[in-house]
Amino acid sequence: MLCYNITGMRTQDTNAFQSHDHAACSSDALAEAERLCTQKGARLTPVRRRTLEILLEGHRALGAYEVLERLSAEGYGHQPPVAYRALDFLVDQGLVHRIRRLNAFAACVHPGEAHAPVFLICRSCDAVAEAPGQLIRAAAEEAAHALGFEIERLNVEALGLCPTCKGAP
Amino acid sequence: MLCYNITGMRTQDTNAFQSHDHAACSSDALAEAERLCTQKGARLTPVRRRTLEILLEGHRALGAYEVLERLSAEGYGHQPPVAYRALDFLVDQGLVHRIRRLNAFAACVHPGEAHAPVFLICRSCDAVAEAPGQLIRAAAEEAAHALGFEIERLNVEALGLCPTCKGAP
DNA sequence: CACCCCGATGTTATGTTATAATATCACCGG
DNA sequence: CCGGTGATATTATAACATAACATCGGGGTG
Repeated sequence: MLCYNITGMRTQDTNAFQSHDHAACSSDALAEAERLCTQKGARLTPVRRRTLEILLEGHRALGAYEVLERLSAEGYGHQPPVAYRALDFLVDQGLVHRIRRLNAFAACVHPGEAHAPVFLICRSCDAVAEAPGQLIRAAAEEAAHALGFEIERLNVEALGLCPTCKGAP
Repeated sequence: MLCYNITGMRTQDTNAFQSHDHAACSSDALAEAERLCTQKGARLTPVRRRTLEILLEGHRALGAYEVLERLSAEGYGHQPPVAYRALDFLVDQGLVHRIRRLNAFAACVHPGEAHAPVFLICRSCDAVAEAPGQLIRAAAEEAAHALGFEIERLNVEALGLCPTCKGAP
């Protein structure tokens, strides 16, 4: 997939900290999610799809209970497992990332593409951007192998100030 | 500080995955912690010190409630804030790290030394080692600056198999 | 068609982690 | 001796997460 938004920027290069055509950004992600699920034989059911849409509304991480509130207001189940199951599914499919620092979940903006995401979390406005982390992944592999450790999953989260909030703190 | 254990290895090079003189390893860390607190005018009070000792007993991360259980059995307070306060203090002082993936805390083995720790968490035996992460830190800074993001705190956690468990899973 | 299987959804109940708010205590300087 | 300060303790509750079990519907098989 390679597409352009109104600024002429490639979608995969957009991020939470740049102004961008968000409607396109999120509908692209959704379409891509559908494609991936079909391809893998995974079922993007209504709750799951709606959960993804909710997360795609903004480049923010939402807690499971925030998601649940939204879902239950729209007629889905009212109990925590409803949200957790949908979120777990989406995380398994690589469509959503879990942000541990926030105990929260954020939609992946370009699922399917090989990426080792680094999460940049603004402590002021709570926006979450994904930066490319291939270099970091490589550096981590190297450090780990020096100790004989085999990395299976890597999680990198940075807390700080986004460009906007840096200007106006 | 530069010291040697029975294998002739420098303490700062030991890690959770190597057999080492653990008594020395932890008493060194404790002594260093004391030195750092004195230097900064921070008070390593009995609860705080005992909390650190408990975490230093093994290269494992303990949950706040595990720590609390130990503390309360030894006559300290019985309520969660007792453990959380001590742990928060130790984290602030850089004597303990928080392992978010495990919702747990692990003692820092070589506090004071400039280090950008990468945590290697064995999913089989729960041991937690710190690997040097300067390169990773640098790579992250670079990726972040490309988006105009200012990193204040960086957390890198890898889940996988330690050398021992890799051999015998 | 009847049946069963299975995956998805729903609910109840509870477990686990973390913090707000408040009170007390010990020490130190004035 | 008094008041301020930082540490500690307690109560209560918020916030996050999962176990266990019930139900429902679609798809294949006898």
